[in-house]
Amino acid sequence: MDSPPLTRSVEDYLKSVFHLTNQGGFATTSDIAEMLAVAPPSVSGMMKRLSETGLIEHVPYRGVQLTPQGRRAALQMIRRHRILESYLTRKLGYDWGDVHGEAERLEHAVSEKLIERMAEALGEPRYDPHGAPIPTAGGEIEETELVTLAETEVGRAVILQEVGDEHPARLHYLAEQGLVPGVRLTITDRQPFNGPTIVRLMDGVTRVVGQELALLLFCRPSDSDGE
Amino acid sequence: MDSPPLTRSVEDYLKSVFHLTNQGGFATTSDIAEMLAVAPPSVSGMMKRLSETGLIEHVPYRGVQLTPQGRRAALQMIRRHRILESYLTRKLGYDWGDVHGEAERLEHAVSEKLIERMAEALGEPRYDPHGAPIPTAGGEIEETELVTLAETEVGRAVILQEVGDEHPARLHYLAEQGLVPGVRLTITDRQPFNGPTIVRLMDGVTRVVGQELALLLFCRPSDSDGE
DNA sequence: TTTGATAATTAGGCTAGTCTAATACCCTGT
DNA sequence: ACAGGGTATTAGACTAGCCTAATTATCAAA
Repeated sequence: MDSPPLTRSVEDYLKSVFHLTNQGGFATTSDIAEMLAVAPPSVSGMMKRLSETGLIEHVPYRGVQLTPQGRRAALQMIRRHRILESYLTRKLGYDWGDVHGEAERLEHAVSEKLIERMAEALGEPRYDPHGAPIPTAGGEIEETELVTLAETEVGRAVILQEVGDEHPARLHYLAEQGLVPGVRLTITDRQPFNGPTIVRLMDGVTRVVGQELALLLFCRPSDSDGE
Repeated sequence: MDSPPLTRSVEDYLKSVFHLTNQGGFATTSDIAEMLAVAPPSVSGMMKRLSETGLIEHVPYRGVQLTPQGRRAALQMIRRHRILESYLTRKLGYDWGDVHGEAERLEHAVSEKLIERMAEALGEPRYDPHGAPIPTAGGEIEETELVTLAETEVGRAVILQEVGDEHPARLHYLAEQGLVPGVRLTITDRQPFNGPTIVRLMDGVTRVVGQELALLLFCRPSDSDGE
């Protein structure tokens, strides 16, 4: 009844499938391959093994989805990752741009116990430093409809909820610009042809955000209700 | 000039060789095999690879020793391990019996940066929770002549410096008995035929310590000079 | 000095995970 | 209805690490 522990690779594959199927649908072989920086045949092989162990559902030539068991394992990994990121930033002085890589390695090595100790030390955080929701120990994750800054119409007021990126340099830049989770913005303008979005922060400062970055800034409407 | 990163296995082998050669001499194949819970041929194979990469010196049918490079790598792992153990006990409420296993997994996943952050948060500790010296970031380790409680002659006063064990149950028991690093003891008696050593703690309490445990308690003389 | 016990090594095989090259499948556009 | 292009899978090979069984080396004792 109790399964063998998952390998690092398997844990990574499950996480990828989770992220790729989060909006519904199937994860394709090539998307997984790209996300894990691995050749497509490696993915085919792994998908075969994972479906044999009941972690994913594989429809050949179509793609894969997580089984409930696979989803549980994936959410556990995501919880680990996000708790680690939170702990590193809040307790060990890490910059939010540097935590991803560290958490990526640690998530495969930490025990459940350690994660829960860290979560407790942080007061059971609900969001990681990038604003992403942290699954509960029981495997529940908050699902919110968010819209990227690039899609938000001019004139709207929004709260920046989550930054969907993990590259140190971009994150560092965004922090310099004050574009961190929790800030309130008003979209004052947008240039045509996929041009930049111009926003005003609460302190009156104006920022020009190019499309590449605007697509990473997930927002929710701020109908003048606080956080 | 810069070598490929070491694998988990390699890191473990190097640590074993370090511990087995610490008192001088060679580490034998079967000792390494036993320490790592692996079959002797696996060790032979690994020793071959490690001597090709210059981490150990292998004298066939004699044993192995670390090269300076191998020693550096081993000490780095030991620093990681002991900083982790210290951090877990002091910052996350771990019992000193439970830290070994956790550190054993984490030491292969942490970055240098994280270790130094933890060390800093702890105030650059010099000893881990079991009293073992922590190598410096530069690769220096304190070497002290210690004597086990089982060898200490009756009548002597000693300070318990280091507990050379990593089994949760034994460590838990020792803590209950007040036999933790730093306590001062007087050896009041010893039963013959490898019998127990009887000690008196500073608070007047008497403890009877069987030989198996007494061999794990490393002491230094306490000639009435405090720590 | 030979022998026999013990320890080390070599031989050969297994799994997980990766790769490249070759093949099979699916779907869209004509 | 089917031909191509693109994606997925299979075939086959490689590495790190591990194993067991067979062989070889060492050393101490007769």
